[in-house]
Amino acid sequence: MPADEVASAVGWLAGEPLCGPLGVGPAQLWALARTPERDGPRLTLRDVEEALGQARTAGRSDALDHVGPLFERLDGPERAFFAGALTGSLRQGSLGGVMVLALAELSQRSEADVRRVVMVVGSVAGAARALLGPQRDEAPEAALVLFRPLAPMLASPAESLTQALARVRHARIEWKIDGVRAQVHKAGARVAIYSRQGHDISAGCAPVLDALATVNATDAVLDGEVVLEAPDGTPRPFQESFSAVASKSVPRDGGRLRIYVFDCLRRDGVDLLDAALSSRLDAVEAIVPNDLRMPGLRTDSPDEAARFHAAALAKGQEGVMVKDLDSPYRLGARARAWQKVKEFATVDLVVLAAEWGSGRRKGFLSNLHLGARRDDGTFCMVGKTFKGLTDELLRWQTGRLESLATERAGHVVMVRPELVVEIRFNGVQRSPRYPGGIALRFARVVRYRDDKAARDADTLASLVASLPASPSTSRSVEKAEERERRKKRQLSLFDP
DNA sequence: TGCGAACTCTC
DNA sequence: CTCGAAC
DNA sequence: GTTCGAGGAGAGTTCGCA
Repeated sequence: MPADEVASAVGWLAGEPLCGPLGVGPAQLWALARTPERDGPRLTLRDVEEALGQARTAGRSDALDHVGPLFERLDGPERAFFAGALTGSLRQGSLGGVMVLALAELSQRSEADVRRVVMVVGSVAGAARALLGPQRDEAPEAALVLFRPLAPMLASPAESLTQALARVRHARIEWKIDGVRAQVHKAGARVAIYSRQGHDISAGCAPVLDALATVNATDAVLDGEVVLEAPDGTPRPFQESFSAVASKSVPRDGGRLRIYVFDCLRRDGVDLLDAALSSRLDAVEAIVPNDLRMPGLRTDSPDEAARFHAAALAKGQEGVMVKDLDSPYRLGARARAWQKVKEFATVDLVVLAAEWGSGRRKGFLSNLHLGARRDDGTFCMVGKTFKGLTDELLRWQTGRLESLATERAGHVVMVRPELVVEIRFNGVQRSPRYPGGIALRFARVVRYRDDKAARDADTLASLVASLPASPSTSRSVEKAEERERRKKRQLSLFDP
């Protein structure tokens, strides 16, 4: 690629196009992909960027006017490629992670250096521009830039607290709150909050912005979690925290939107990305008031950690994080520097239907519709899952479900409700979609229960009972129930 | 004007 | 977000 | 140890259509 098109090319190859989301999604793109091709000069990458740049600024209703003509001039494989990249469904076996390796090779730098550039620039494509573009810098920016969000450090799952502790030398254990990740940038009186994907969510976090005014630093970059709490400090379910942030609404019922800060990436002009967690925590303690800090402790005592864990759960938290006190912020973090320990439960549910898979699961019945038993012997769908299945199990269940098939509608195969499957899940949440009003969160298959019949499956009532006690039903659920009532009234008009 | 589909975002 | 497969 | 691909849940916003 010519140097001035490297960033664009990398964006497309990594499935993160420079234009960002267009407001034109899969439905329209795949429709466009079937329109007749038009003769004419071949499109260059530059033509594509220009058209999509205009689509981006045009707003959602007019975006299609720019994307449509573009697609007319693309041939079949090109259409599939661009539609795939734009919908985030490019399946070519290499995305950002592989691109980092390529950039390291091409720019003759270490992987760690390239990862650092990606992190401070905020995207793989941007890093490609800095490393290989026309104005390439021999010493590309390695320091973070205020009000340009960084890719936040993530955690890997651990099966248990014991396992998590065994994988670090010196541990920091802290609450894992089920809220919205928040990266705070502060310079003087100016404060902004960014989400995990780097979107500015400041507008939805007004009370938090006010609280952050008390952070005692001329400038700072902080990492934390925003959550809606009941007046007594109990965290509200994730749905309500998300709703509060997304709708920019003032919390009702005395609810309080709070931030819990757990890391500091920059303090008073000093970059702390390479510093050990222990000194970053020192920085948090130095500049963040106590009521804005994530509760936690540094300990090498398994007993102390276990007590902290139990207390966190008693407080209604999602679980705990276990972190390596010696680790830097993501850089070279090949080891599991951050681990999450979350609660889960298991139930035995009945397979009501399955969906044909796609991609590497083409030809296999993959996505299971899960039903809980009602007292009257019928089943109520409470979620789907395709997780936890090995290729071998996938083969087995395809054959087994085919033998139970009753009817086929599109890619869904209905089956006689006879097969019982043990499902592990993260929690029960209110659902406006399923008839029972609940849905499982993060469900996955543990194993099939050949020893159980459908009549032995767990009941809807037992799942409903595990919903967190909720004085206030979220607005969306009220709306859904109202919709349901309206539908029933209408049906009764036609079918008295 | 009201509704649902499509899209974007969180976990 | 979660998991298994692949590298 | 890391990345990729398969796909899950809800909620808010925008926009075309009846």
